[in-house]
Amino acid sequence: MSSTEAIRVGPGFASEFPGAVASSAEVLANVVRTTTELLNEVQRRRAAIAPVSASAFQALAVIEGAGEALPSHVIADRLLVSTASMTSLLDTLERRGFAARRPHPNDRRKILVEITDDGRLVVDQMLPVVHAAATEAFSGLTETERKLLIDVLTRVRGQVSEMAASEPVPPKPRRKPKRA
Amino acid sequence: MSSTEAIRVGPGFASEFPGAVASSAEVLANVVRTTTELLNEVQRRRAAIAPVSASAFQALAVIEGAGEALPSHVIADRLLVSTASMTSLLDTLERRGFAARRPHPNDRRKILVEITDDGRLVVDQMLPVVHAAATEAFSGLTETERKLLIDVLTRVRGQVSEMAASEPVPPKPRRKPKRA
DNA sequence: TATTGTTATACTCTATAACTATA
DNA sequence: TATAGTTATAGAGTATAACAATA
Repeated sequence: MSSTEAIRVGPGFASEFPGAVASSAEVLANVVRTTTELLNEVQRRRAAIAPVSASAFQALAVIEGAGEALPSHVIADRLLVSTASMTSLLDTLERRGFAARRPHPNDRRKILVEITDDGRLVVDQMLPVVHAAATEAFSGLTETERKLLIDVLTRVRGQVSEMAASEPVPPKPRRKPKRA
Repeated sequence: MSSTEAIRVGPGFASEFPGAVASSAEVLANVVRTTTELLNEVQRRRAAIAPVSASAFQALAVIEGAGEALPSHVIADRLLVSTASMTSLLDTLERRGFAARRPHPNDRRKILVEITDDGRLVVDQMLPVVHAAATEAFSGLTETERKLLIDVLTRVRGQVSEMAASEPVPPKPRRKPKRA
């Protein structure tokens, strides 16, 4: 049973890491921890329905949500994985009978990935579970807080996007404190 | 280049998933996406220093942060992994020379995992990078917003903790819409 | 009996590099 | 030349079950 108090940095943080912002370090730690625990719980509930991995479910949800067969690289883009990883993931989905490849009618380099009836069944059973888990997880927030949270996260995502596009500035080195 | 607009659910959500809250589904999607992109960027920066996996770094940071050698299961608890996975992770860390096992002086069932000088060097180099990334990622928020975000995340974590402790309520089934 | 850690086993995810086919 | 996908290769992470040693 992990405690549900906020994760905090120690009092020496500011002098130990010059230039770093303590509350930002704390936000990082807390957002990662919260997301991890949330995903673990969602995965636990999905697993009760069928043994499908998170990535496999995500891929199925993308295809089903699109309402049409999609080229492999489109799914790879949405899942943030390489095309080679996507090939492997599609192999798994096909072996399990949840998706199928078929040739693209116009462009012979491409394939189209379609979801099967079995795959659709999995998505139909799992989506309500996922949405119910989300509803329960965020039921302690007001509608206003949820809207605000989405807005804040989106701003952060824009900033991260810029960071990914540029070389990072070398941070100031750690100043190690004395230790018992 | 993924867009940095907020992830939204479609207009038919409410009727398609009775009982589910749209903004909660949106928070889930956005928090997972933001965290994933953030972790990818942090990992990219860490990888520029040394080829250490996220889990390996986390384990090293836990030991270093404790300021003393720790039993294996304590580290496993903090990383939310099984003890068997921890054994595997420790094998990797030991092989790379970043950590070492030694017998517990009082309890012969236990081992103590200590960080080596090389491991300490890795942590000392990576922590400033991680904190700098966090500082940059959340620089678009005010200090008040960061405090608020930590508070909100902590409340969510408490709720998730309760969810993990009880059997989930079966959600209402999906009501599939017509599709073109 | 309960706790700690390891072994055995197996599977998934992921990436990079090299390659083929097609546009 | 650029794009789409596969193959080959490799490594990491993770879990469950069975087990040994110790408390």
